[in-house]
Amino acid sequence: MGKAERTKEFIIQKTAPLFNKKGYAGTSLTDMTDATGLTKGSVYGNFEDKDDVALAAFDYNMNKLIGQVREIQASERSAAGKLKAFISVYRNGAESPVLQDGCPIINTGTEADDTHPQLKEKANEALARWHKSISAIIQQGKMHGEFRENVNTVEFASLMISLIEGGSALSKMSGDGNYLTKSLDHLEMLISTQLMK
Amino acid sequence: MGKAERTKEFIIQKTAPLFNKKGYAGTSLTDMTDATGLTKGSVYGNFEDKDDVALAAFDYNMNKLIGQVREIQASERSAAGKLKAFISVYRNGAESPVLQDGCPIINTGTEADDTHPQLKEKANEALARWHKSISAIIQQGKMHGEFRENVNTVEFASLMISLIEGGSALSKMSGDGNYLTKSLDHLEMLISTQLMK
Amino acid sequence: MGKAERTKEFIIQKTAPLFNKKGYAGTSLTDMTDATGLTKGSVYGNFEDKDDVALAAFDYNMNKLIGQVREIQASERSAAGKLKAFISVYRNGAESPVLQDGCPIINTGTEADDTHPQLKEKANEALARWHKSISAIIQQGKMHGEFRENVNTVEFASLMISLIEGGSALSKMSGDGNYLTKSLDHLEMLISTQLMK
Amino acid sequence: MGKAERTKEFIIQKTAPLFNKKGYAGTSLTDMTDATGLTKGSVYGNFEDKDDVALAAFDYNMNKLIGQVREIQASERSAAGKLKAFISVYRNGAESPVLQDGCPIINTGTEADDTHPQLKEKANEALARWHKSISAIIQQGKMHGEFRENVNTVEFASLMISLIEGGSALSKMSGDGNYLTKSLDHLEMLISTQLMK
DNA sequence: AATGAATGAGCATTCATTCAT
DNA sequence: GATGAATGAATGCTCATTCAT
Repeated sequence: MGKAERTKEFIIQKTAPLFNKKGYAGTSLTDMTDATGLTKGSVYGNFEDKDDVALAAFDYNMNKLIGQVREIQASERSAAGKLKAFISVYRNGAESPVLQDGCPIINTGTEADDTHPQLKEKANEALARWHKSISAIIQQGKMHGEFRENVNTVEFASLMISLIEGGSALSKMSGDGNYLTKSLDHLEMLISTQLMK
Repeated sequence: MGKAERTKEFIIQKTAPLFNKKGYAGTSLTDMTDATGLTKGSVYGNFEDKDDVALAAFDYNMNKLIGQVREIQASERSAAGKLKAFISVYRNGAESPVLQDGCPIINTGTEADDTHPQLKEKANEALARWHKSISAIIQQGKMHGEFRENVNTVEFASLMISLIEGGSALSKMSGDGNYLTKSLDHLEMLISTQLMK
Repeated sequence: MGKAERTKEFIIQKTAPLFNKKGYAGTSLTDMTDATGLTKGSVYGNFEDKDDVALAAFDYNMNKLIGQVREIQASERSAAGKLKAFISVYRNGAESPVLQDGCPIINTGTEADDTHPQLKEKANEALARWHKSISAIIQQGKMHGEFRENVNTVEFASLMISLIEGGSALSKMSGDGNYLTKSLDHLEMLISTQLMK
Repeated sequence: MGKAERTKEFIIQKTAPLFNKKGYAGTSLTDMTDATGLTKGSVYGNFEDKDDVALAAFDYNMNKLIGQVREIQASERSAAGKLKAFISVYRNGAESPVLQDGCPIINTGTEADDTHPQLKEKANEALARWHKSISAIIQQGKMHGEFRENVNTVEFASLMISLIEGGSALSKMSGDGNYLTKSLDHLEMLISTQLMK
C-alpha cells in the first residue's frame, strides 16, 4: 500500500463516523480536516471532492458492518444461525463503532433521498445486496430441509429488514431500546415459528 | 387570526414540505423565500430564526398526518379499526402530501439525532405521543373485551411503530413498495391473530 | 434610482477600472471588495457572480469611452470632424480615465478570446458597433458630397480601427508614444487625402 | 544537450502554446502538467517557478515566429522583399502554430502591462527588437538606393508594426479577416508608394 | 409588519509552491 | 533528476442573520 493509498484509507477511516453521525450536508471540509489533522489541500489531493470522500466513507461503514456480520456467521452452520447473525449485530449496536451512530443504510437513505442521488444509489445498492444475502440464506435453508418450502423468500427478507431497520432507527433516535428489542425478539420468533420446520 | 398569525401560518404551510423532503440542513433560507415568495426579512419578522420555522414546520407536518389518521378513525368504532387507521394512512402514503416525502418522525429523527437537539426532541415527543395513542387504543380494546388481556400493550405498540416506520422508510428510499406492503400486511395479521379474540 | 441601483452603479464604477487594468482573471473578488469597501456578500447581493460584474464593467467602460467621443462629435458638423473625434480621444488617451489603462476592446478581446466566451462576445459587439458607427459617418460624408464616392466604406473603417487599436495598444505597453502618434497622424492624413474631396 | 536541458526544452515546447492562448493568469500549473504529462515536481525541478516557465515560453514563441520570418527573408534579396516577409507571415497567421493563437507580443503585452512587470519587459524587448530589425532593413534599402531617403525610418517602422499588430489582433478576436487583410494591403501599398523609389 | 440591502463567517475548491524520498 | 504527497493561502460563492427605513 503506497503512501497515497494509506492516506486515503486514513481519511476515510477518520471521516466515515462523521458522515454516518452528522450526515453528508452536516459534515464540512473543516470537520474533516479537524478529524484527520490534515489540510484541505491534502484531502483534495487524495479525493476528487467531498462527494468522493462521502461515497467512500459509506462503503467503508458498510464493509465494517458486513464484516461484523460475517464474523458471527462464520461460526454458524445453520441457516437460522446465519440469519440470527444479523439480529445479533444490531442487538448489540451500542457497542458497534458503526451502528452506535445508527445504521448507514437508513441514515444515508433518508438524508440523500431527495438531495444526493449518488449517495441514495449507494444506500439502495447496499440495501439490495443485504436483501439478496438474506434471500440466499433462506433458499439455502429450504434446500437443506431446515426451512419450510411454503414461505415466500423475498417477502420474508423484506419483512426482516423492515423490522431491523425500523426498530434500530427508532431506538437510536428515542433512546428507548424497546423498539429495537421488541422488533428483534419478534423477528427471532418468526424465524423459529414461520421459517424453521 | 391577525395578519401576523396568517403570515406565520402561510410560511409554515409552504416550507413544511421542504423541511420534510430536504431536511433541516438541506433547506436554505433562500429555498424558503423561493417557496413563499416572501423576503428573508419577512421570515425573520415572523420567526426567531430558521430553527423556529423548522420546529413549527415539523408540528405542522405531524398535525396534518394525525389529521389524516383521525379522519379515518372517526368512522371506526372498533379498537382494531382504529389501529388499522394508521396502517391505512401509511399504505396510501404516496397520495399523502406529507408521507409522499417520507414520515417526518423518521426523516427528522435520523437527521437531527446528532446535529439538532431541539428537532430531535420534537421528533421524539411525536413518537412518544403516537406510542401513547396506540397504547390507549389497545387498552380500550382490552377493556371492551375486543382484545386479549395477555398481550403486552407497550410492546405491541413498539412493534407496530417499528413495522410501520421501517417499512415506510425502506420503501421510500428504495422505491420498492414491498418493504412497506409486507410490513403492513404482517402487522394487520398480528392485529387479527394476536390482538383480537 | 433605488439603493440597490445605486450600489450596483457604485460597484461597477469602482471595479470597472480594475477589470480594464488587470483583466478578468487578474481581478479577484477581494480586489473588488478592497476597491469598493463593501463585502463579498454585498457584491453577490447585487450581481449574480463575478462574470456579471465584469460584463457590466465592460459596458460601463465602453459607455464612458463612447461618451467622450460623442461629446467632441457634438460640436463637429463635418463628417471628417466626426471621424477625427475618435482620433482626438485616443490621442489624449493618457488623460482618459478609461484609455489610460488601454482600450477595453483590445484589452478584453485579447484576454477573453480563448478563455471567456461571454466577454469575448461583448468586446466583439462593441467592435462591431464602432465599425458601424464609422461606416455611417463615412456614408454620410459621401452623401453630403464631403467624401469621395470611390472609397470603400467598410474597408476604410476596418483600416481606421486597426490603426487606432494597434497604435494605442503598442504605445500603452511600450510607453513609446510614437506608435500611437504615427498611427493617428497617418490616419488623419488618409482622411484628408483619400476620403475628403 | 543533457537530460535536464532536454526536459526544460520539452516543457517549454508543450506549454508555450498554452501561455500564448490562455495568458499567464489563465494557464495553471495543472494545465502545464496536463500538457506535458509531467509532474509539478518535475516542472519545479527544471524551472524556478511559473514565471520562469512563462518567460521562457514567451522567448520560445518569439523565436519560432522570428524563425518563420527569417526563412522567408532568406530567399529575398531586396529590402522591400524582406519587409514583406513580415507581412507574409502574419497574412498566413491561421497556419502558423504561434500566430493562430494571436501574436505573443500583443497577447503578452496587453495582459502583463499592469500585472506582470517581467513579462511586460520581455514583450517590450521583443517589440523593440522587431522595430530595430525593420529600421535596419529600411536603412539598408536607403543605402542600396532601393528606398527614398526622405522617409523617416523610425516612424515608418512604428506605423508598420501598428498596422500589423492592430489588424492581427482585431481579426483574431472578431473572426473577421478584413481587419488584418486591409491593414496588410495598405501596408504593402505604403511600401510600394512611399518607401520604394 | 415588512422590505431591501448589507454583513461576515463559513462553504467547497484550486492555486502555486515545497520537500522528503 | 524526478516523483508523489503535502501545504496553506487564496479563490469564487452561499449561508443564516441583522437592521435602517
